[in-house]
Amino acid sequence: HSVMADGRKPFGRREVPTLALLHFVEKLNAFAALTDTARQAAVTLADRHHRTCHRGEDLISEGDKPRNVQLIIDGWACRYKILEDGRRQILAIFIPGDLCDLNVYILDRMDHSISAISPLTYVTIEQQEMEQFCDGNPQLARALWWESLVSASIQREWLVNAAQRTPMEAIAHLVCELYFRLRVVKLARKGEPIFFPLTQTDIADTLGLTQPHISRLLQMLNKHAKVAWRPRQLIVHDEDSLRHLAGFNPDYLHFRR
Amino acid sequence: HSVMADGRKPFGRREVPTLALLHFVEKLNAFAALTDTARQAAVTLADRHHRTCHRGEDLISEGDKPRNVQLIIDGWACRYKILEDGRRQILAIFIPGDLCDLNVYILDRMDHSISAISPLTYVTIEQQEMEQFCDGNPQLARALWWESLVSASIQREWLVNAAQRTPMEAIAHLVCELYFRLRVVKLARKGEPIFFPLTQTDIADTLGLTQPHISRLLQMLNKHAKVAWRPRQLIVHDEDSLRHLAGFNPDYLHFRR
DNA sequence: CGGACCTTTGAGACGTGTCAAGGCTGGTGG
DNA sequence: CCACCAGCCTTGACACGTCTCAAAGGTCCG
Repeated sequence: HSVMADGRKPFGRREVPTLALLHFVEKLNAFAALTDTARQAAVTLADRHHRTCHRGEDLISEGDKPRNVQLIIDGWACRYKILEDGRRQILAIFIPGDLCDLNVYILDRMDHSISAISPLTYVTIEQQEMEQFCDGNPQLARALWWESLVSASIQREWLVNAAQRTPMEAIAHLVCELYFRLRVVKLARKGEPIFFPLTQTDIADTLGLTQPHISRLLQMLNKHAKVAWRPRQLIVHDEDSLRHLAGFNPDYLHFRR
Repeated sequence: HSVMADGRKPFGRREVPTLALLHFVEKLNAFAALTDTARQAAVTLADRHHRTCHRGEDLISEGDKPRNVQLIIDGWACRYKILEDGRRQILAIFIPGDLCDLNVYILDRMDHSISAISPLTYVTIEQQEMEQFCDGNPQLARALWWESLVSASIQREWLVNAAQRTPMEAIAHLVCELYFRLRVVKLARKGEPIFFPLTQTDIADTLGLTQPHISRLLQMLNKHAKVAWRPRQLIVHDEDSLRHLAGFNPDYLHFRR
């Protein structure tokens, strides 16, 4: 609960949001104003036993049989894949309020893993329960659909990042996206420091670059767009020039307001 | 109807598959054996007015309001995005039997376009009708879910291609994947030429490389894995060494048999 | 206080992009 | 039926950005 001088909170001791502030509800609400029953259903979905894990721990591993869906309550996680020779690709980044894989249980085996990027709190929702909620709440079901379509859109944008954008554009775009998504769930405010647990190696494995190069890019990003980076913290001082550098257009995130 | 000496068929004159051979049904069947009612429903979905278009024409453009889903009957199409300065990224390739965007109509606007890579035949299914079919056929609904989860998995694999694999591995992997998918819908057989309408520029825009480099890579691919390429046609003579070059593992395609 | 993990910095190699010219091929129109 | 043209592919030379490898410094946690 205490906050350190630099605005960070000590590791592993950040409090879990109360139900009233659930990031999940904030996020679905950004798609369409939820009715009271839908909101209540969303709250109930998240109101269950909290699990926790440390940075680097897998929530699910490649080859596992997927039985349920994870909802991130607090902290960051990622979806990733490892090639035979050890190369790692980060396929998605999850922040509080994000849902991992609506409906994966249709598949036989996971083709990738999900692990914690920071100390993490999450809940697990079983297939059956998920289906009951959707059947009983068409509006919630639609909101969950929307969330999964947005994830797919982000996935596509990441391909554009890796394949078309210059490294400088790509890193700026990634920061823009995360900053935007954090704002939606009220975890970032203009000009203030944000909790940003990606290491340079994580960013490298996200964009397909090398860690030393990320180090140099972050220095340039600071010079050209006043992005102050240090381990676990980031401040965006000049959002306009950052967006300009990235060629960022938030339409692909499909937020209506 | 005629077939040219090299195994290709003349452009724009390839016959449309009869219902009995529907690639769409073949594909869903590869997930789980469909019951007769589910199979009949799938056939009915595809049995409607055939639309056609030429290479380069858009079926849907970025910014359009998505109202319906497209099912590819014959020919290839792609999903793509264009950046402000003209760079193009191909985000997905559709072959016969593929469905574009189950449930997109939840979103307000398309964030990308879909266009034909070759002369194309497709059908359009409206939201309402799609929902009716799913409500009435849980097994079909589940199969469509599976298809959309597989598309998402392919999307992730393409990020690995662009970000982690060497250009040689990436192009080999792309060929492996398309060859595999074509086999599922019975459009390719071992050692025989396949219809392959991607130009070198298309491949470049898929993998994030340049067209001259694709030219050189295809020559190396021919040398190392006996992949015979020429415009609109490709023959895989040595699938094993191709897979080896690519580090290809088909698990991510989630075919059960 | 010690150690693991993360970041910074440097020098050199190499792969891929860029630019450009020329050749081929299939489809179109005369 | 032939000629032409647009689109597509091949090839070459050169530049440059990013990777590789490596060593050292910093910081947080136990």
